[in-house]
Amino acid sequence: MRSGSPAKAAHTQDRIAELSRIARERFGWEHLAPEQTEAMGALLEGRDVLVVMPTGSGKSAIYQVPTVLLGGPAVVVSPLIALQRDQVAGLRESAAPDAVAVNSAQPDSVVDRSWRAVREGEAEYLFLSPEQLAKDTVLKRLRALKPSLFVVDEAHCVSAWGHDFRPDYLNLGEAAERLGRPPVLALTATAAAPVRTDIVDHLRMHDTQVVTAGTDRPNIHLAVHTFTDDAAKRDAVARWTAGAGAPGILYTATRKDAESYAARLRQDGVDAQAYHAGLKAADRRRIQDGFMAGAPRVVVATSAFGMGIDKPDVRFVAHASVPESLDSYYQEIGRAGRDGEPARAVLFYRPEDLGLQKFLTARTLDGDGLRGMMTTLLSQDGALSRSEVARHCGLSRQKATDLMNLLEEAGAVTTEGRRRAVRAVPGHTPDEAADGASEVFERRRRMDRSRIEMMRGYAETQCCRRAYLLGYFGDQPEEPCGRCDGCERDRDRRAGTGHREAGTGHHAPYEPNARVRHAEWGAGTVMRTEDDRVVVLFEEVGYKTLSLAAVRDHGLLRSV
DNA sequence: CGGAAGCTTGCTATCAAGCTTCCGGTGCGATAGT
Repeated sequence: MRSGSPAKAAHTQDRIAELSRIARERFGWEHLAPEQTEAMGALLEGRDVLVVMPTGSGKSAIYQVPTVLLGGPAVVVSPLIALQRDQVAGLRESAAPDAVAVNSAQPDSVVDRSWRAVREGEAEYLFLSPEQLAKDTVLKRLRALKPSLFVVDEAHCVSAWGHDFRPDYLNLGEAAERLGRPPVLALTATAAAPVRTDIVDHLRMHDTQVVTAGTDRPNIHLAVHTFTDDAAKRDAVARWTAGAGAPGILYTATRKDAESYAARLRQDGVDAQAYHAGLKAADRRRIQDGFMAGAPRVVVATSAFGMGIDKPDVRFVAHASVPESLDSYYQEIGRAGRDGEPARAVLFYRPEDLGLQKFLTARTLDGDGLRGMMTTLLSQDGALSRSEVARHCGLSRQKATDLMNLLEEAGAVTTEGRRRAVRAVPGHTPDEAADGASEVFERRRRMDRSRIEMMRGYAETQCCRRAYLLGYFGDQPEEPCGRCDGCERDRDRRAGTGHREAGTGHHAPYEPNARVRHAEWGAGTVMRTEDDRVVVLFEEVGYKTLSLAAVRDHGLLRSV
């Protein structure tokens, strides 16, 4: 906690005591963890807070309790309507203040009632999607409510989805400013360094207090099974899953694979169901609820499955194919073993499978669209709202938002100023603006590519997998974990030869977090070192793995 | 990027090899049609 005057410290102590009382009386929580009170205290002081804590460790409490003290509703951005529904239901069951959600799945009458409930103080939590916060009418109504907190739940979505799939995620910072700029709280279970930077930048957070609890989930055993032949891998996946202790989740890269594995498992007598975004909403709901209740025992799913799943006794999370990043991988395996009992995370790896992820993350850039939008903006006297820009350019709102975000990041358009409307920054021609935006785009693409390479690195490392994973998220364990196939292999090897230490990745001369500079790739931060290589996160080109011999022989890295 | 499906070619009787084409993930909200 930030140091302050003695009077202020005493005041803060009083408020924390009050928070504990509210947590107990209104929510039924006997104890608050130090991380929770630290984050709550910072919010009460009016600071912005980024919380990175595992699911199930009480992240929601961090906004729910202070809201009672602050005397204004909390605006909570939540990515899925289904999740909003669960969150609202959870609060309604408790003695805590009520919650409502505003989204397109509800009839107008229900939406009207929700707004009224918040206005009249009957509800203190208002759940919304980022798309709702892109609407002028919604922002005006929110501003009138004088919200006391702006909360972004599952904040890694800003980084994971904002850059293409759901571009409104990148404009939440602007939205917070337009509704009066209360303290901003970002919550997520996992966020590597570039993801944290993305969150802080795009939510326009200032002087941010970062609160983290340990990233490690020590009860999850980590292993990778490597294959060269696709048929052999499929066979192994099916047999392993059938033999693993359910309940569990098997992740696949495609809908078709989800269906075919589920069919095969059922044939083998496993109570398995496929889950992906191609199913009807009612079926998805039924399978998810069923899994929570105990049947099906195994869900075979694409990445569509899992957000908001807080089932304590998931015994395994297997991946039939690599996901596109360790960020996704850790998010997904984090659904195992929430009860603290032993659980397993197994990746069935075939290098060729990385190709699909390269395709899925490879987006294309619409240069003509960028130039056209810039031309339109330059021809305007005043500023336009985002929806006006879309209309003037004849583009869908999503497409227009995507292009605007690129131009904004390139510095060619701005939404600063009192009205926070979109205007071109003088001195940029359409061609220059498009070039700048495509540079932003290329940097993004390099980062995505390098993330896939880190996924490869995890799958192919000979060292402690947990050390690799935690290093990626900025934690530096001192010892090999002893609960992964890397450590087990190492133990066997030592038993055989009587020597050789397992590497956690601590070797001079490059310590984790050291700042370095590369002649071509620019400034970066050392993420980890192995026996013969070093992984550096470069600001411009993303993650790179360098051979220590080459670094030494050619002086590739300069310490800064 | 890589796999599957579907086509053509080549050579000559039943199909193998080679080529082209297509496909692949995540959700919101607004809209059109029963």
